[in-house]
Amino acid sequence: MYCGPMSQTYPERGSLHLPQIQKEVLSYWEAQDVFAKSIRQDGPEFVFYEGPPSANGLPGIHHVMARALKDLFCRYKTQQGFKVDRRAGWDTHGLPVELGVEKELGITKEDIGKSITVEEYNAACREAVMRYTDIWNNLTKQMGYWVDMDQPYVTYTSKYMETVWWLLAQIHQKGLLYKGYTIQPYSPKAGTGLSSHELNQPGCYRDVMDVSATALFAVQASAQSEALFGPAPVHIMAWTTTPWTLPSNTALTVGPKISYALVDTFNPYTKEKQLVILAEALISKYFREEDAGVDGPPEGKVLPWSLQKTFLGTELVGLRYAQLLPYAQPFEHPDQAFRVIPGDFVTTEDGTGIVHTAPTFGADDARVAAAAGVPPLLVLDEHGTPVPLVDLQGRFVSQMGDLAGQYVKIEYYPEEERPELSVDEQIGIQLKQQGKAFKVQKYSHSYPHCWRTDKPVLYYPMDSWFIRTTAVKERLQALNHEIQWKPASTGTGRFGNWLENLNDWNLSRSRYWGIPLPIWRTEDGSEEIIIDSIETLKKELDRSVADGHMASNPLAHFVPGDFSEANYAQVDLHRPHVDAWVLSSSKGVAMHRELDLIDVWFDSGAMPYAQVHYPFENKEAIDQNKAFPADFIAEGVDQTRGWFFTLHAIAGLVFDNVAYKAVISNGLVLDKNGQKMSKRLGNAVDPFKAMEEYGSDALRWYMLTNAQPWDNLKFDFAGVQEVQRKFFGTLHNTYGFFSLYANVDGFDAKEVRIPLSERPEIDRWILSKLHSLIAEVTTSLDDFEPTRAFRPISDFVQDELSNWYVRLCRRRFWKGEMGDDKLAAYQTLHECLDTIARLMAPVAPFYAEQLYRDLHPSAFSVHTSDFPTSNPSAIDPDLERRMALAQRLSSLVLSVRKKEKIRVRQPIARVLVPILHGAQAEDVRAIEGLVLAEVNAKHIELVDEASGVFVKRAKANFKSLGPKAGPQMKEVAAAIAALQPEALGSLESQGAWTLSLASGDFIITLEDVEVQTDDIPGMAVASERGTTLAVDLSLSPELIQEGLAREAVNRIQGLRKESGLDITDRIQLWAGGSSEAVAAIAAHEAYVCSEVLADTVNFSPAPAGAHRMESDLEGHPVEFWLQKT
RNA sequence: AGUCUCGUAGCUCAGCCGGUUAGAGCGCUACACUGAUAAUGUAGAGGUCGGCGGUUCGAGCCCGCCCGAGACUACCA
Repeated sequence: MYCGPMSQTYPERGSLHLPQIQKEVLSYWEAQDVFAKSIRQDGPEFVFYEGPPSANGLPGIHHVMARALKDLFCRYKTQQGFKVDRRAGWDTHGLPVELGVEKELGITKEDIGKSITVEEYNAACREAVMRYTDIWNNLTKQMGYWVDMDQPYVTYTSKYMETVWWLLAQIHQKGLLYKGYTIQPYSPKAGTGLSSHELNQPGCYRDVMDVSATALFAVQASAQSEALFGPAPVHIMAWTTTPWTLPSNTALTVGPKISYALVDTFNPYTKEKQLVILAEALISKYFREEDAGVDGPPEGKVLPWSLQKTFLGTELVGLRYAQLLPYAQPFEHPDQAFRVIPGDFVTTEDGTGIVHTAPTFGADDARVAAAAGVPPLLVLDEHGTPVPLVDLQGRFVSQMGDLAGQYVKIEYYPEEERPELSVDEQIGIQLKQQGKAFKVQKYSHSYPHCWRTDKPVLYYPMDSWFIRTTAVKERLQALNHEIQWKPASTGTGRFGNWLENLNDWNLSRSRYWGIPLPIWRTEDGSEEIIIDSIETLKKELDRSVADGHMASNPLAHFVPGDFSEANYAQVDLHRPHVDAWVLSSSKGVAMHRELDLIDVWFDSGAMPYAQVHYPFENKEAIDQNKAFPADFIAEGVDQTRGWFFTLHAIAGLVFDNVAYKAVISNGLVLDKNGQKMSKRLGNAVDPFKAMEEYGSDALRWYMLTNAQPWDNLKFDFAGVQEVQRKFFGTLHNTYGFFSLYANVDGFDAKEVRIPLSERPEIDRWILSKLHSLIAEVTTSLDDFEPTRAFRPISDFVQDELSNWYVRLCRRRFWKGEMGDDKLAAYQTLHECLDTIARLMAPVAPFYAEQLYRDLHPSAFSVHTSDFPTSNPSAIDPDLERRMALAQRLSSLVLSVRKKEKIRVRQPIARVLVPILHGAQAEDVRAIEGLVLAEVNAKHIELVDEASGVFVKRAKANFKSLGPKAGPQMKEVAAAIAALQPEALGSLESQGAWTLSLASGDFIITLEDVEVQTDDIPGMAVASERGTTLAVDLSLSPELIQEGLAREAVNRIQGLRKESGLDITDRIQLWAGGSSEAVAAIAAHEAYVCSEVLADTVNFSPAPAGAHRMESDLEGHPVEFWLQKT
């Protein structure tokens, strides 16, 4: 090669290989510790939280996308001068970890405490959970995600857990922590609750035949009932597929917007006259059309009925009714029971549109009843503890009279003990006999079964600890309005609705591997204590030892106030240790820990505080808002009710603040066909292979620019390839072009800059575009719109910089000696490339690094450089408009050439451009030179209307006319299109014109029309969007000769290249051949010589050994020889 | 079932506050260019903007219903 590395100020890189660049940059970063040095220690804080992934699963391609998104904003803010600390974290607790361990060890939950101790089990979990950390760390590194992996927060550490306890204690102090019950799927035979995960296993839902009953609830007379129905007794119809829950009924739920009917009919069993209420839409399910209005008593199948009146659900709310099966009364607020209440879940799909509500055995029931203040049917057992009417074995309790002791589901009996009638059937009979049933029949429906016992599941109230989030619902909603959501719809929609329908947060999990609830209670529940720190726990244990409940203090060695890792490492707050620690009440009574664990979502929501061990350490980080709230977070949209919520809830509950000011919820990564990726389908993309093959830069760029991050991404390697080839390839070529000539000319980027005003139009144009681009990128990023920010960069590089600026300026770089024009070209191109490197660095950190350091041989890193700022004075909209015109005109001329088959090397005499107004003439004049060079023409001729070569035509401007014309629009548009030249001229000179329309006169102004030209007769014409031009096709002999000379240059350049000459080598040149060819070359000898770096053209025999080429110029044979001088 | 997102050319996506004839890239076809060259240019084919209805002088965009894909939540008398 012509240049040794010594003379390469700007390294020449050859062909693009992104994975290789990645490797080199990674080792540079590592050697120079670039990440650590990139943190702007003195800058203002930009707070970012890393959502903790669970390290017991393998990373997928979607993690690359999510992390690229997070990395982008962290790097962007860093370049803008902010101090962006980002700390990795690991979510280490939870069911997936437990299930993984159980699968591995081949055990089930039942084995815990039997074949394996809790201690061994938890030890296995602790080990399993960090298994893949190396792979995760590797992914993080390879993809260029900058996050501190050396000091990650880990949720199972004692410090982390201590903060979680502290937070919970704060919530307790505010009176927002309570023990209650929740309705959960429960298997009486297995004696355990079932998670929704277990219930969703295949085969759990089965079609079964059950007794269904439509019961009649007698409305109690009141002012409301009299006003609605009059004095006669009325019954409300409600349907159930679980009659055994009817004794536990405490409410009837109606849909507020549903229309209900009062129907006059008879009881089908007792044949007595009866007024009943049910949803109007469901009348046909109970009554036949032909029976409507029939007189007299029911006979056979005929059940006479008539619709009396209809009501909205809301009108019925508040009605009271007599308890249907009065075995027992709620022990609490019985006066509030047996009312009609509203519920959003009520439908008219089946039943009666009125839902029998038993809060002890239905989740919806419990929710609406609690909201309406209706008590559940709980009775006190012999210990005075409130219990439902069914015990944990699935049997009715003693208060249930004739039904006491019976299993509520016949399946729970051993085969041989099965009674003749199920409880459901007995209740059905009883209702019929007492006239309290309208219909009792078998009904087939889908019902969940326990996967272990095969028996039906009961929905049963289970003890749980709750956070009373409903108490702060309004505040959480108000705080939510302060958060910038991307997309906004997730904040108002999914998240907003979630807050709107907020339930209390059920914290309890009956598991082993997690943070234990720090709640100790006396057996009777009369006293309880929440532990808020290890120090407190140690003190309480001391008291307990003193009171004789503990032999010794297990935390004896713990030193309060010593925050060393060693001190904390000796403490394990997990089960089973804490379970064995007994505390002492104020009266000296033993207190045991509540056995449940804390929902792991609380762990992750506690992360802002727990990662800094607040408030025990780093108190100022939170209190002085240095590390709280976050300026920005981002995770998958599936975290809306997960991490996004728990962060929000804890921040709201404990700190009355938002946890994050802006949040992006990104969508899923699907395969190229839009299918979810899964190992089973084999369509999952291996992120490591993808990075190795295409490079992380291309991958990241593709994933963030192909679709908005909150839309699902259909991942296709073809797209990654395209990004690599089109964007990175073009950019790389552009740099390659720059470095090639900059090295030849010894361009020094540090030379005094040529003032913008002294640079040629095209330089000012590309810089104007560049600064417009910076403004656009910055605005979009500040609005958390990454796709809008980065697509324009790619467009700029490909369309403006490479395909227009460099193409038109090529000659400036390789022609002649260094002078102001050449220097201006280098400075302009250098500024563009440098700016692009810094703009793209957040998304493509590797390539940007190489490009930046290639452009600035002594620079440390693009990631310690400043993000470009737009200089408004460099932006010239007029110039941009003019250049757009130049591009359009060039494209039109090329299109004519194409159509007329005139090659570009053949010069043409003139191009005619119609001018419609003065400003247009100036525009064309300003860009004339560029267009002429680009399309190889001699003159641009501006022609106006007076020349008579074209005719103006007007077209309606709908946008300005629409509001004025309204219904007349069509008529006005037609009239404008029909305007004669004189009328148009008058409009242009006077600024207004009156149209005489059938519907009356209508005055239009200049801005109401767009003026265009019709085709120009007798010329080769092209037009695009209002711009029209004509090309003079006549070719003079001179032009033809010049065309041949250009062909000759082309051939000689080819011969130079073929002969292996360097672009700067000067040559001796010989030519011969047909007379036409020789004449053309001779006529343009100076031109030819300057183009091919020769001194003269010799039309004599060439010496032996010269490089030779035989060719033809437009059919004229020709021969060339050349030799390096 | 509810909530949210998405549906525009064969594929991936733009499309502003509603404004005339809906755009780009990829792919395909043809031609050109050839000292940025595994690039580039020009042209062509390719669209009932998921469907139906409505509002409007005018709807890809606004409203209603429906269909399809996906996510989350809930599991229901």
